[in-house]
Amino acid sequence: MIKKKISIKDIAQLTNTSITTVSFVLNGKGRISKEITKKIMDVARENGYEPNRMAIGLRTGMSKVIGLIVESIGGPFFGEMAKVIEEEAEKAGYRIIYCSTNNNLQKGRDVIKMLSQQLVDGYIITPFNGLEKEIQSLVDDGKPVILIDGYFPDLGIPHVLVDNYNSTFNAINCFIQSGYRNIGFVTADLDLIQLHDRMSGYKAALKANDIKEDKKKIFKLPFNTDKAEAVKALKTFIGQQKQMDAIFFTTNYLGTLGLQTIKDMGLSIPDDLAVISFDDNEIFSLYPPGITTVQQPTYEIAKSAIDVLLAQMNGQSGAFEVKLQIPSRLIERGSTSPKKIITPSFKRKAG
Amino acid sequence: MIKKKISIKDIAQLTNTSITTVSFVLNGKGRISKEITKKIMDVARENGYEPNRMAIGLRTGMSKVIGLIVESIGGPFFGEMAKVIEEEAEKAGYRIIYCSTNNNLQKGRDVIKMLSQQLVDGYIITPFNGLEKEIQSLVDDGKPVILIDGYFPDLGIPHVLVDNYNSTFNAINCFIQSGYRNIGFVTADLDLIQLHDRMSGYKAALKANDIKEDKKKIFKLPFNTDKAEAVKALKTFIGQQKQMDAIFFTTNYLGTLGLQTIKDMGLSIPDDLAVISFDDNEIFSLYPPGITTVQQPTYEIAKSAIDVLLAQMNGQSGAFEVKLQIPSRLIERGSTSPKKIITPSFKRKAG
DNA sequence: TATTTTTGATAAAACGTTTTATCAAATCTT
DNA sequence: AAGATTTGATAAAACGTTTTATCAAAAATA
Repeated sequence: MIKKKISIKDIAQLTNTSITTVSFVLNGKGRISKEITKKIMDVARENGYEPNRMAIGLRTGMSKVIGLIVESIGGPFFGEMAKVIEEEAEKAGYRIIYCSTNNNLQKGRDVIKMLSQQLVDGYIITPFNGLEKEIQSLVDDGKPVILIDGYFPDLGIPHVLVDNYNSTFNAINCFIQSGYRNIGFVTADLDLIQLHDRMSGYKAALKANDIKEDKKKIFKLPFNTDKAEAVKALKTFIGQQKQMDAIFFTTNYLGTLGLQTIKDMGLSIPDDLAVISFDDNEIFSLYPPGITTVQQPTYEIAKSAIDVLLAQMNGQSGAFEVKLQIPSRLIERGSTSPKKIITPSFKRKAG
Repeated sequence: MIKKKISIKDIAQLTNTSITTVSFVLNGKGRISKEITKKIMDVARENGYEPNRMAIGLRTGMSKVIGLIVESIGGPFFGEMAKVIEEEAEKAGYRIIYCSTNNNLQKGRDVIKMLSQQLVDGYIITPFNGLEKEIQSLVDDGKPVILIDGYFPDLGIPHVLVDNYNSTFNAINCFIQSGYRNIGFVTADLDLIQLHDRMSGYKAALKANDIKEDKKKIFKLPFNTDKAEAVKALKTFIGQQKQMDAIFFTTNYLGTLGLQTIKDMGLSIPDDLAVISFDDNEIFSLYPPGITTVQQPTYEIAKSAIDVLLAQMNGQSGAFEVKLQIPSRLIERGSTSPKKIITPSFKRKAG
């Protein structure tokens, strides 16, 4: 039952021609007569010839495969990106091989090493601290590389990501313009440049509005905290900051944890606490009263990333210098509607 | 700057040995003396030798890559699956190459064809009608194949998925036990066996409880309807069925559309309409009052799938016969709390 | 000591391509 | 018609491995 694959050698035999001739015909190279071309094409089609990618890869040194290294393909952000990247890559005849790192250093190194075993022609990587050496060495080897979602400030490695600083700056400004000035900041205790940039944006926005920064209003959720524990920790944090009237969550995941917590505590959004989260998500549009979010330009990031990578693979030198920070869009929903003024005479829900 | 990769030939030269010897040492085969083994190992390590996967692939006919063909990697269901599959595959020395079909026939065929160019050693596929021939021919060629999320009832191709029939049967029973007997059914107008099985479960549950099936209470959302249109269509459907007191949504996506619709219509869950959705999702646990859902055993499905596939690749003949339907778990939340009885004297919210 | 067995190492073929160099025949120049 | 050029086709090398068959030397057996 198992059909043996047919090779160009077989085709050569069937058509009384040489391997070279068949190869030329199949690749549209060389100069081969009309008749022979037709004969070879016909035989190839009839026998369902399919080239052996391994042999081609060995001979040409190209695999026509792109390596996509992300933290985890699970989330909506990367899922959406993967889709766009795959589509565009396919148009250029490339396939995607996918690996996740879970932001684990050893895993990241292993994965890069595996892929570099002549398995892929280019890399799309979500980087994190510790991976500098490995990634730089890919670049030094002349391999096409583009970083997404993060970057190394000190290295000139091409990257494309959302403008984390200004996105957060604008989000915090939105709070302030709606009358909230006692703004908390919940982030993850991870040494990721994205998160640092968001923090800087937060602090800058406070400063620009003459609000004093208060360390007590910044909460870093330890890495690997499980869900129940995380909610508990958030409850404590929110409970301690009585005067806090708004919270910014730096990630999608933290945002949903926050909603859970706020719901559990019986607080109302935005009357007790206004909310903005980074990363839009179906839940934020649906959850009453609608959560204001920083919507990442997922499509643009993915599209730019794959475009730049393909350009690098085509040897366009400019593509090795690309450093892009794309603006985001702030989707304003009910969670940041203007603050209601509470005067002494109307303690609850005045206005 | 571009270092040339070192090959076993180079190592042979550096150590005054032969290619064969180096290959034997590196693979722990043959009989080579301690000293030579050490020398070769040292030289290989010092020069950062990494085998060329293409050459190995060409020679051995194995790529050590598994093809994962899914509808779209975007959703939480497949994202989670991809993660588990990748982890397990890696333990066995395999990598994952990922392709999406968007349930598009031509795309599905193309993708299978590409991967079959000796690019992958095995396939994990979410199948749909029209792909029978291509997939059967993989099986006939002796290629390891496992279907997930769907199957072909008439073909003996190994598969693992949730038990759609009984899951839905149980969910509908849950409605009935909580006092809801006027149950609507919202599904997608796609010819997918999963959806058919869910529909059968729904009808069987009605029958088992002596409830007459009513075609008017079944709504099929046309494929490719955009979000706004879909909500509009759902509004019409719900608006027309005044006596309907519960709705079952056959997918995650439909469930969230349903929530949106119900919210827009100003109806209350579960007083006006009880709700169950297939596929759990963060939003369903958070959205007040909590939406009862059929939670797919994502982990088990993924784990079984990759295990079976690896077993097939190891030639375990039993693995070519696996047909698994895994039970689901019904997560009961507020959207199915017992129906409040409305007597003539208490028209609204009695109880 | 003469034979057999074991040990340690290797040459060479094969996997399926691409590509360079070569060559004979046909066609074009004068 | 002799030389130059173009056309159409091919042989052979190379890519980096794995693996089979082989072989000399050393060790074991008789």
